[in-house]
Amino acid sequence: MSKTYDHHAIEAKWQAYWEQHRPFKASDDLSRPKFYCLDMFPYPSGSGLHVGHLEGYTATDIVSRYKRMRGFNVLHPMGWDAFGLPAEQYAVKTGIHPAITTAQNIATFKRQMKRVGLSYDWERELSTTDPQYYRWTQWIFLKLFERGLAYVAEVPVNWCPALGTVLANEEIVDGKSEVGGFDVIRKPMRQWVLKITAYADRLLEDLTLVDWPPSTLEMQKNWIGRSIGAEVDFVLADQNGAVRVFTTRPDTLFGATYMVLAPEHPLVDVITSVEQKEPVAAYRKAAAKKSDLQRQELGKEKTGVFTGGYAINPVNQERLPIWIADYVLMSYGTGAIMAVPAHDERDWAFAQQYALSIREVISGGNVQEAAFTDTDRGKVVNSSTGDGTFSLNGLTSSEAIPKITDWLAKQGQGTRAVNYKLRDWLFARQRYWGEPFPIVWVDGEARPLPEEQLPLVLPESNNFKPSGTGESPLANLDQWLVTTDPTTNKPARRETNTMPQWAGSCWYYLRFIDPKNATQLVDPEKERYWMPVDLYIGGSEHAVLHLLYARFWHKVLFDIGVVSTSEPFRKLVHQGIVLGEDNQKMSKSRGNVVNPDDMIDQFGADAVRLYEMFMGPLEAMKPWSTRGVEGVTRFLERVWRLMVDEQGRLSHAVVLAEPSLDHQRLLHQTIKKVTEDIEALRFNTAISQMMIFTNEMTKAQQRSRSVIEPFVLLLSPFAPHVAEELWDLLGHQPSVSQQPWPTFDPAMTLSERMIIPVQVNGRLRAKIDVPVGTSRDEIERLARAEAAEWIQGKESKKVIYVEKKLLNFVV
RNA sequence: GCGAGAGUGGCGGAACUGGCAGACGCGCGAGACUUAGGAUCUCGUGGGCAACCGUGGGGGUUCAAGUCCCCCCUCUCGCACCA
Repeated sequence: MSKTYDHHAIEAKWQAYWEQHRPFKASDDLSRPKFYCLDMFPYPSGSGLHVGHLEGYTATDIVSRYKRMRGFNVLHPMGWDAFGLPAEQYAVKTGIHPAITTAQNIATFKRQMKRVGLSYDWERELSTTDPQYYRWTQWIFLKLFERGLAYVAEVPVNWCPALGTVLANEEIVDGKSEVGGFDVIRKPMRQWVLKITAYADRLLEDLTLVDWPPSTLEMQKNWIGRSIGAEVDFVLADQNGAVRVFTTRPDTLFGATYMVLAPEHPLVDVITSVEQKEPVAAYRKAAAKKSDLQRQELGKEKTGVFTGGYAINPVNQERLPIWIADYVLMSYGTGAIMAVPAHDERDWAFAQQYALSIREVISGGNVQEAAFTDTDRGKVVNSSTGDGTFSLNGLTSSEAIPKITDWLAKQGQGTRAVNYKLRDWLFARQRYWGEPFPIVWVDGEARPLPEEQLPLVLPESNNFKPSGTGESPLANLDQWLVTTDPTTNKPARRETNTMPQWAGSCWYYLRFIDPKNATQLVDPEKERYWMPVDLYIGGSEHAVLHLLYARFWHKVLFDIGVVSTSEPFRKLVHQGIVLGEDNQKMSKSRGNVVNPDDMIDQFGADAVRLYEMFMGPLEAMKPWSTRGVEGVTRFLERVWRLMVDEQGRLSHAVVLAEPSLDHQRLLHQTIKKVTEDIEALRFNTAISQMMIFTNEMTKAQQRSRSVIEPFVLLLSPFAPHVAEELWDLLGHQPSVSQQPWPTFDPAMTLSERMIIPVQVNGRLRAKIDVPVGTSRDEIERLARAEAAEWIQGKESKKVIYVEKKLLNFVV
């Protein structure tokens, strides 16, 4: 392919210029309007930047460059989420220290980002592995600990033998580890846990404050999973004690015919009768062996065993048999349910399986054939106490729920209750490559290190294998491990777990604001100025993990006065996945991976940037097309030839003369379209408008500077290198990125003629071309003549004229 | 099963509150300039010979529906015994 411009030379030239002159530095002049434009910082993997990364990064880069030209003080930073499993697993395999591979990978990522011309303020670069950074990660942990939001508990954890670590619920996909896809088993362990459940309500309610994609809001809501109902106590029939259940349907209490405990429920030992001891023990053993995945695979088929015990229904004193079954989960609610087979599908299936009775208490269905769960229709029946003093009969479900809840409370047998699916966040990993906890153990008690001793630096080691006892490799480092408690001087042992990868990414956006502050996490004045993040772009794979954890930490920091906003990210957008040329997900095994370096070598960074944005809507999943990159390359070459002759000099077609009215209009329309489209992140249509402009101007013999020059400014956020070069060739001082953004005159975007489509009965029959001021009557007269063929001889019922849009004869 | 989003030419995709469906790009076709072109420029390009038909399918509202309403189908993502 012949080159009209040498992208290698031009891109290198302007990248060197930016490096030297730093036009993208965010200013600490806090009087100017600000714009904080953030990318999800990457994990610097060994495979380098991906074209999918580049899509999001190019989008934020265009917005950042545009906002700077609009006079905003823009914060557009980049950093590295560099702790994590892959680097450590690689170290276990090769013996190369994760710090070394991480540094190499960061260098590769940074080189690639600079090659793309991304306008980051590199003076604010940070890495989560830097002790000066994780010092503050540890500091936040101490704050969580002080407030009782970080605690140690013996909890059933997700243990992944292959990775040698525990994992958070959020890190498990279909019963396998998200990293590597290994089996995960349940196992009780003493672990650090963060009390994210204390913030469940606020995490849910504050979702109304942010401008996020509906799917992400929905996923967070579902993950938090709030449901409102009641807790009810069922007294044991033949011994002391009670079974407490959680239900969202207290209105169906009279329909309970049996009860179910989770196999792990502590009460099972108490209530199981002598005859049932054996089958119950066998069932519990089998249930314990099943992984979560197996439990899911077994799906709808219900199994369970009768315990031999009974409890009393508080509303009618009936004896209800108590079963155990693994469809009841110890981890939700109270681990026990009242079963109402008539109005719950699971209970109905179980009752069928074991021939338990089914009693209708909401009319409207046929409960012998299927559970009737439609609460909106139907009335409560068969629901009054034996003495007739209390009845729900005739009410709707929504009326019955508060009434029975109040009644139970008065009897001392129940209360209104709220339950969440959200569990506390399992925060420890048995790994080397993570932030050490600022905690020492003295006589079995966890004691925090004083703040002044932070950071607690990760000790050097060349043994990255887990200790084998379930402890992290840090447990092998005696010199580091054995210490004294700085407050009591007693002998102490350091906490050997490290924090999960999410820790560092929970608050990095705050450190970009004040990355070198040695005494504070962030200067409060700067924080008030820059926060919240105005635009945050990254993959949807973080819809619950990172984005929920970060919101949690942010709210804690808000409560202790470190930040001034209750939510960190005002507007969030997910870039879509970029598929391979074959419409399949890119993967090494399919051999359809597109390497950004190759593309830039061949077509240049500007063409790659432009293509990434031209592919389609930012959020959509779409396939790569190298032909498409060629297409935008042709566009850039046309733009170049608009202004530059074959000797590489400013073309004679570029003149000082006044532009034609048509050219002025085209320019103003283009400014309007490009401006509005960038604001709405519709980059694909902005580019298509610039193509229209270029196609038109190519036809012209004379191209006025007053039209060409603003166009170069419009192009500059998208294709910054070519734009700098053209701006220079036009005789201006660099950098084009520091020029004011062109403005448009709305009057100039309107044409002087209009084309009015003429319809007869809604079908297009003709078009008339008239001056803008033409009256309705005149248009109708002309239209009648044009469409005569279709209306003559017919009775005209109505004529509809839409101002400047359309004329329709109804005949 | 539940929830969210989507379905438009050969392909990627345009179409603001209902108002010319298919902008722009790819691909394809024709022509021009050329020793030549897989470079560049110009023109054409939803289907059908036509009347007409066309935005996943079927109904409806309307002068007018890709856009609004009802029913159904397909795809993508998420959740999945959550009481």
